Amino acid sequence: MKIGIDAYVDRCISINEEERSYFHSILRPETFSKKSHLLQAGEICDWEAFVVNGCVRIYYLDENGGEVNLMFAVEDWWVSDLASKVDNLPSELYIQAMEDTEVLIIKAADKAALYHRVPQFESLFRQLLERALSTLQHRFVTTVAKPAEDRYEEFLRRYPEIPHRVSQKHIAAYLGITPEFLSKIRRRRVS
Amino acid sequence: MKIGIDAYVDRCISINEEERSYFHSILRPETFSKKSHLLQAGEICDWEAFVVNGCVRIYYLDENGGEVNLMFAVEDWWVSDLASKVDNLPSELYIQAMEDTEVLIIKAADKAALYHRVPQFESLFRQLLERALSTLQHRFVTTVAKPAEDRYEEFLRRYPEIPHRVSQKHIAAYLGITPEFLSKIRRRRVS
DNA sequence: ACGTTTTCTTGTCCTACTTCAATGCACGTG
DNA sequence: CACGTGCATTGAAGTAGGACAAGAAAACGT
Repeated sequence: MKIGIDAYVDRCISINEEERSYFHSILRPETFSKKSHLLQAGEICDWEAFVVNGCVRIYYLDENGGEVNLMFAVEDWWVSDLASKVDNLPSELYIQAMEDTEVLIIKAADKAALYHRVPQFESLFRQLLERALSTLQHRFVTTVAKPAEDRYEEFLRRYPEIPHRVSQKHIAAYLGITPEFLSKIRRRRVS
Repeated sequence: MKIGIDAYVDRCISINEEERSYFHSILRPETFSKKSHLLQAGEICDWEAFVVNGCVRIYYLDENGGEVNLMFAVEDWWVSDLASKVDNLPSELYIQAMEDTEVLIIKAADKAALYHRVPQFESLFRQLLERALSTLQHRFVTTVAKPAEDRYEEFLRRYPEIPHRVSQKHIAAYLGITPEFLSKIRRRRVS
């Protein structure tokens, strides 16, 4: 069941079979049932996970206890709480499976060893981070500058599969608006 | 004039003198006078710059031509347009000096060579990116979920020096509000 | 197949923020 | 020194989006 992640790796770097099998040896397959949490606020996140199949979301609670979705991750995406992982601090985020989900977990300690033994992975994760940062930058820019309706349009364009898999309530929490208002936007769109 | 960047490097990785002097050899010092641009939308960004002294901002224009400030960078910060650099696409961003500013530029091609010759730098930039991503994630979270007044408070707490160096108009454009509304927030705060 | 719970929709009212003036203020440049 | 030009402040009126409430429609467990 490692086809997805191998293709992912090969897209970024080239490694030989021994390096690949070492890489496989540190991956820990785990499954999470729908609604269970990979991470809860307060825990320290010492891993990253690659989604093999299923769908998860990263969210946090605002001061009124409302959930705000930072991102969804489906097949071939990585999830983690970097803020917690980088500084070894208790997380403020929750990571939750929205469907029954299989992931491959890499523990921070194993990853350090991986960097040492197969330095190309340092490059892979640097590339990954560059992309993630530029994506988030773009999202930030549009979120600050554009109205909710435009953000919804862009979300549909960029992630056309997601709306089939997650409820509107969660999409609203991703766009930073209320479910009610999303409903009103949707009505305007069709008419 | 490389004290700042050397201290920065030593905080993240350890290199010998030969490696350091190779690193120095690819740094290109440049100065930009106030209001001049390091990058304009439409250009492809093939570099990263380390601010030695001065202050720059990264901004872009929204659909109405209004400027939105993505970030300010003062001494010891890096600036670039990753979205353009990673994918070799024309930039949508502007990078402008807000004071007379000295920077050290690393060209993408030189950086690739640097990664090859001194692999520790791959680690340095990975760490840099992890921090940048977790900072932006936090900023995103607060921007979406919190009202402008809270964001202004947090901005003051996090970057107490910046308000002395940039105008309120630019801080408003950073917070994603109009200068008028920032002025009203400030009035409320003192009273 | 049932009631229970969650999700979606709709309407009304309310707040945060904008837009568009008008004004006073601090400049830098002739 | 005077004069423009950009910046901060204030106010009045407008808009995007929120909070609350209530009903309809799905989804879900048993």
